[in-house]
Amino acid sequence: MTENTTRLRADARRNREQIIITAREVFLEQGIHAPLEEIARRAGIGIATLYRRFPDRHTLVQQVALDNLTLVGAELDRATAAHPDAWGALAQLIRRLVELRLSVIMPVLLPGLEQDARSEGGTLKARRDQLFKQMEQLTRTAQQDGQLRQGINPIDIWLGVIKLSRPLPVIGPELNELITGQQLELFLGSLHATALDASEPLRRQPLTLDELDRYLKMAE
Amino acid sequence: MTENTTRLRADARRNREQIIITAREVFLEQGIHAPLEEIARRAGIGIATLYRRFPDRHTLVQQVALDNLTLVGAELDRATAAHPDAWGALAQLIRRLVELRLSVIMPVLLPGLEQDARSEGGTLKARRDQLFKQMEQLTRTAQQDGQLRQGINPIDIWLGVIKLSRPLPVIGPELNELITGQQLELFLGSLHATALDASEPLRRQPLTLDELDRYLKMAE
DNA sequence: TGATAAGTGGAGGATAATCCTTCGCTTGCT
DNA sequence: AGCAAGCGAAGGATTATCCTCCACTTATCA
Repeated sequence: MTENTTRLRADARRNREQIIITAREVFLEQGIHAPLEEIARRAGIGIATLYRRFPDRHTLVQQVALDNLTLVGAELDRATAAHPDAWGALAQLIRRLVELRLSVIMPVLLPGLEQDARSEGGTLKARRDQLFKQMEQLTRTAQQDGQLRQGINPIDIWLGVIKLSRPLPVIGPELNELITGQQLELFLGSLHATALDASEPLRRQPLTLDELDRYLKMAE
Repeated sequence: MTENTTRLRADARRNREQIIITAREVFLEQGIHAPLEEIARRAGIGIATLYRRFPDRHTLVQQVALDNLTLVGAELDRATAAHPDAWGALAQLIRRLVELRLSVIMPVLLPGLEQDARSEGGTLKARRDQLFKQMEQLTRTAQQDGQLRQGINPIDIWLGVIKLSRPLPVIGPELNELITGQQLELFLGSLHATALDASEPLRRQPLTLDELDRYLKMAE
């Protein structure tokens, strides 16, 4: 697949990229059975192009998963490079994963993960497990430093990130953005062992009912 | 509607109840556009019965919302009765809401809330607002007691509970149960102002990758 | 710049999901 | 026991989704 990919014409490669990005979003919102036509529409390309690039749903799902693994790996490297302390790295990683909507759900939770879906980096499962090991290292260190709460492991973090990232239906993107930010901070606080700043208020002004209703109205 | 309801034959009333309970679950999982036939099937009744009781989707959604408001209100009363301290009451309430999957999403986030959907307790919106006031009282007191973190209000809690309760697709009920319990504890910890127990480990044994995969296999 | 192969999008038939009604049978209620 | 109320399954109508075909467009490279 890879050698094919590099041989793609420039516009085709752009389209392929856009499909994967959009598919990630849509899969996060609706699950992996979301209509492919919606993905095509939201990606701004024709349905035929999607089918040409990804002959069936399973292929698309797998490619999105591979893409996710790559991106998560890159973010992990970035975070560790930027922060000498494990907790700092972990916190940055979590923030980024939520921010980028890198729904880890695909690679982590994909049924039939054992099936061959290989690219440069090996099978899906092998890469996932490797990523897990890296994160385990990170969490263990953060715990030894007394920064990360005991009893937390990468899976807890992944699943937490998924639930955080997953937008609620009906309420529209703005409100989702807003509450996700708040909940992200709460989540980080709950992971931290020594909850230093828990007694100080959160930065964001709490929503009032009227504001809530305004957002809901917007979303209709 | 109420007087009609009480006149229903006993089996019909049971069915109606069961439809609402099932609809709450399904709406929580899939959103309010979930197929009505699935609700009927999972409730163990015929599709015709559902349509007879609830002529269209909107009616069903509204009735579920009303039912939710009633139950949430009852849980709120129970929690305050059982706990003299506001934080204790709040914590019990949150636990119960998650446990019962009382997706507050319906009454809180329902678009078109202003439309008349009345029952004994008044319009949907009026009852929601009243519930909000009660919870606001509770949160304020808990904050004055130095127990609840500043900057949290009922909406934050409702939305947090919704995200907690909402099951992840694909992964099956057992795993969802498991991680929801863990995340609930984290959430409660993050709400607490003085994070007393944050340095002690969580009770549950963290998942390993192999266990995760076993659960995923089960769910397929 | 122009030839050409690669790529594109939309129309549309096939299939499947969902809606919602009709109707003959069943079951609580008195 | 009788009967009105309730029931569910079948199925026609409608809509959503899948997926292919083909006439048009565009990047690429000489």
